[in-house]
Amino acid sequence: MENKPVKSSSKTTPAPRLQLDRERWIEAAIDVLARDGVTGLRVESLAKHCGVTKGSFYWHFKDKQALLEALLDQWKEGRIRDIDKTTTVAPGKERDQLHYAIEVYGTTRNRKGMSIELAVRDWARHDAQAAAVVELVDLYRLECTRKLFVATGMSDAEAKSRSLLLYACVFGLSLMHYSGFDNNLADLKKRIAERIIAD
Amino acid sequence: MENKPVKSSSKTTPAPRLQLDRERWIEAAIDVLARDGVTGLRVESLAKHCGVTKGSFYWHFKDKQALLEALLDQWKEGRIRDIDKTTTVAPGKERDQLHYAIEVYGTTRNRKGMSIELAVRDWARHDAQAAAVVELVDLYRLECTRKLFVATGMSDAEAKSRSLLLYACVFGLSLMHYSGFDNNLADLKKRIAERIIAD
DNA sequence: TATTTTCCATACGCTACCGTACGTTTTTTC
DNA sequence: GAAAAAACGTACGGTAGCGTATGGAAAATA
Repeated sequence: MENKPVKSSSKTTPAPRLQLDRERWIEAAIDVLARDGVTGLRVESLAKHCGVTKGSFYWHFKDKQALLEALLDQWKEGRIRDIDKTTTVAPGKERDQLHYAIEVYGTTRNRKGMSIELAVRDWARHDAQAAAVVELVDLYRLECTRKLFVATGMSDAEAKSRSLLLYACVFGLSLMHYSGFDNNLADLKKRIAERIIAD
Repeated sequence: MENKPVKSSSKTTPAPRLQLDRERWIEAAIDVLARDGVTGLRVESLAKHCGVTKGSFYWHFKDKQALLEALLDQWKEGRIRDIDKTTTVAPGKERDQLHYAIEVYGTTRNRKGMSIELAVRDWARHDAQAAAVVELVDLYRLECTRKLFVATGMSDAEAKSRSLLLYACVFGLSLMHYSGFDNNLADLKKRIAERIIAD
């Protein structure tokens, strides 16, 4: 009831598609999560969004809570993978990678990812399970970035503070409405990134 | 039906207490907002929290939306006053005041204030009115802090970037779960503050 | 003290949402 | 191709929440 084989969507392959459908539910749920937050996640509206009814949902999931847990797990795994990918870098390129880590979150193409991030964090304010996952992801992120800072020749304490500052700034910016503060936001962001990374 | 005189809570003063009760509703609503967010704000549970029933609520407010608007307005006014108080400082003390601005948000005694802040910002992600208020408050904050940085002898562009970095960091930190990252968080925060403020 | 105004309680209709029971269809399996 | 399992649809009971209608208490006013 947990791990079943995945099949391609072809008509000839005979494998069961149970796992696949469960995945689709979770993907759709993440979409809603990004748009409306956890409180906006409703079983029936989600079903309509998938083109089916509740009957389907309650076959794949015990209840709403089960979906939420699957959601958290999916998010956690995705984040860990993404962090690994973002912080694994050839020696000497660490500083560039740190700049990339800042930029990649601010771009509009990652708007959905940031929406999910904020939704999960708001979720974590009222839910212990979500809080635990956020803490795990945060510590992993902080640790990976710390190593990058250390590789650029900083002390451990300084690297830790920079790592924390980096992510605090990234998430904080996504929380603020500052577009009217200056007409050269690019320069502003560039200065901020330099302040966080440079000696 | 909008502005009525306020009375003191004494029993001898004869003035009507209409305005006062509206205030109490809003105060109670802010409590709930801090704890459960906008989506957790329910008319009936709020009434129970006040020791009355819905009947009272719908006498003071047209509907739930009216309360929410009053809430936003109240928050906005309070923030503006607070920002003025925090950023008005004797010449020469600007740098100290900037340090204070960072610290004051991180302390546990201001946990409620930050909870409201985060709740309003999450609210702003789904509501245009809330977003407008957040933008107004953000720009006011950024501008006031910018002046402080300028007073410490920075260029305007640099002051702007520092101002933005400061608040992004403050809000970002409140969004993260980093208490397990280091066993000397005070030193970490001190380094971050220095990085934001010092030359 | 009688009357109006203010303020709150009670009762109701309505909708949205969750979860269950059960029937129906599709797909596997033998 | 018949039986079993998988996947979905439909219908229901139950709760929670919003807003309204209306009556009653409490206070102000006359």
